[in-house]
This record gives sequence, structure tokens and C-alpha cells, in this order.
Amino acid sequence: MPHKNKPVLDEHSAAHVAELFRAFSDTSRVRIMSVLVKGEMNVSALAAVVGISESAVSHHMRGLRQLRLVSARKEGKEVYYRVDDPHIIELFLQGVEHILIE
Amino acid sequence: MPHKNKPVLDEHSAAHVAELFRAFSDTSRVRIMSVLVKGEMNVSALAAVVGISESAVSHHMRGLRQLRLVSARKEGKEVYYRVDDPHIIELFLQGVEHILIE
DNA sequence: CAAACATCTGAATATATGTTCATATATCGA
DNA sequence: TCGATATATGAACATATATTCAGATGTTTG
Repeated sequence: MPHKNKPVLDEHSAAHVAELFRAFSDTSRVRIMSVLVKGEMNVSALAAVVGISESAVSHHMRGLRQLRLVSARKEGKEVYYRVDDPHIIELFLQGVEHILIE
Repeated sequence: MPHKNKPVLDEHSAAHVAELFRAFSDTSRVRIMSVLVKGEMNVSALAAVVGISESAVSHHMRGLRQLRLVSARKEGKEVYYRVDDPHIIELFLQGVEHILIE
């Protein structure tokens, strides 16, 4: 029996996969994530550590939050971001390892 | 003993990690990869399957090749591309799974 | 060699994206 | 309430990126 072999990811799914990878496709976001996979941190601390403005961090966090890659916890005036999905942590670290190993 | 705790990925490494993820941050490249992780395919077949021009495919493959995410095999006039690094295949599929599961 | 075919390349263009700046919102302490 | 601090937002701008088009390169066959 002939067997339909067209294993191309459909446009819609592919767009979402691309969207996920795009979240980690910027140097600043990678640095932010490299901190957050170790534990939560607030916006101004992230800005200081990564070396960009708090506004820029805030913009990045919005995108990451919309994709549910990070979640936020408000404590007083500060907002702490963290990564709680283990799959996301693993995905990110796998990308980092691929670069650092060689 | 105080312990230096500044686990931010350095700018240079972060840029390379971002570059890696950026390779999968486009819908067309995701669809191309979704085929290549199953086996090799030449340019015109990829163009037909993904639904973009052969020129566009060629441009994409250049970028993927430069990052050593795919390798090329020439057979007559045709060029067959494939993914031979298992870590890359795993990284890509992990991204796909994250989207398809939920 | 000539013609057909597959792939590549570079310029051009349209769109996407990251950052900055100014300002808004929110929370706390005096 | 007022001022200070933390974060968010939106517009503007500069850069990056994907695709198309025209043409170049390379390969096979007549």
C-alpha cells in the first residue's frame, strides 16, 4: 500500500515554531534567559547585568511573557521574572551547550 | 567564603547562541528543516514542498550551511542537503514538540 | 559546442525588529 | 498628598531580514 510521505510541517505550526526560536534569536534576550534559567530576577537587575536600559528589558520581557516563556511575580514596585517551564529551560540550555561545547 | 555569582552569558557567546536560534526563527526555514531532519532533499524539491522559489531556498541554505546546521552533497546538477548533527536534530525537534504538544 | 537544467549570487525592496526617548502607570514612604 | 522609585508603553528611527528578479555558474546530454 502506497504511503503518503510529505512530512512538511504545515505553515501554521511552522510559524509558531519559528516564533518560539525567534524568542531566543537576540543577544540581549539570550543573556536575559541565561540569567533567568538560574532563577528569578527583577527588571532593573536584569538591565544592570545585561547592560541595556530597563525600558529595553521591559520590551523584551513583554515578548517573552506573551509566548509564555517567562512568568512574572510582582513584589511591591518590583517585578520578578522567571522561567518555569522545564522544557523551555532544556531547549534554551541545549542551544547554549551546542555553542559552548565546540 | 563569598562566591562570585554572575551567571550571565558573555556577549560573544550569547551572540552565537542567538545566531543559532535565529536559524530556526523563520517559517520557511522551519519547514525546510522539518523535511531535512527526516532525510536529505535537493533544492528544487525543497522549493516545491515548502512553496517558495528555488532562489529563496538557496539563500536559506547558504545561511544554514554557514552555521554548519546542514551539509551539502552534489550529485550531478543537483545539490542534496541534509542535517547530520544529531544535537541539531534534537534541538529542532524539541522546539517543534513544544509547539505541537499544547 | 549548444541547449536545457539545477543551483547560486547580488541588487533591490518591503517588512520586521531592537533600542531609545518621552511619558504613563503603579507602589511605597515621608 | 507629594516625591521617589520601578516598570510599562508607544512612537520614532536605524538596522536586519526574507523574498524576488535578473543574471551568472556549473553540469549533463544531444
